[in-house]
Amino acid sequence: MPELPEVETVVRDLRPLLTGRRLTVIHVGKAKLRRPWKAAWGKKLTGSTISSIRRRGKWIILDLDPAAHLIVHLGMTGQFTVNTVNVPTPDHTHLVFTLDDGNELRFRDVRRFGSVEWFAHADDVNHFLGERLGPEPFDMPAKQFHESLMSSKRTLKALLLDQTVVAGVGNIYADEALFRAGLHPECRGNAMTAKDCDRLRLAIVVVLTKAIESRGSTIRDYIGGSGLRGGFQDEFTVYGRTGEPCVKCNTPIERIRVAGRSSHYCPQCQQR
DNA sequence: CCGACGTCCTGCTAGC
DNA sequence: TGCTAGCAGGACGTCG
Repeated sequence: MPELPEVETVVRDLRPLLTGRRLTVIHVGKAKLRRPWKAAWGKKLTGSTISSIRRRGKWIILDLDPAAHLIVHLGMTGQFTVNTVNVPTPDHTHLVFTLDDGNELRFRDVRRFGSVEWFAHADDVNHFLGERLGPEPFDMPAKQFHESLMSSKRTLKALLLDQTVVAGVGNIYADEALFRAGLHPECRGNAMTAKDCDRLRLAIVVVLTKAIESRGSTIRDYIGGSGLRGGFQDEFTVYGRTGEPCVKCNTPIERIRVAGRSSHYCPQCQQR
């Protein structure tokens, strides 16, 4: 589900609700997450204060005091929200923390592709994220992106979904950025010119920025940190618009399978 | 080494 | 109305 704009929205929503709050784990579900929560972690963080909350790629990082860190990934259907206790806890809620203002921080994930992990040291967090993630799209050097694409025979779609190439892009925003740049998802990285690469890099930045301004996209499960839905789904140009007219040329949008994922594009505006 | 593909999980829906 | 195959915003292990 959540890509960079959705995760950024969750972090912005949660920041005022979590910063400075003391937390304690009060419920651990029995279902196993992709990266299992270890029972010992609950005791370690009991009574800790959340000093900051931030995002890196699609990961959420809670910095704790005394020094420790919680790393959260929402997978496809994850929700990370603060609720008042009178709101009933829905099914598939795997972790609940109480906050010292009486509210609850809840991690819910129907498909359980998400995870919450505890780390003792900042170095371990940096190592963990560093080996999985490339640059943030907003400060990615043009040269580095160019180099990543040019040196690969893979399709543009596969490259954009690879978190080590650029962090935070997923299936929706890959399709939207490729449309904006006028590039076909099956183009090969090594067929790109420097100009193509930079057009694509800028398209990613613009699409993600607009999506954040709309609080992300809600197709089905996604909600922000305070339970609000996103609004960018109303501005999709290609994603989920199979058969509908292209916003630029009216040609019907097509859907094909690329890199194992459905890809939406305009056959007129995006040629190989 | 690189790239393509299957797998993890539940729930919804399009199509019969 | 009822059933089922197929698909879903992600990441990672395995295979050729």
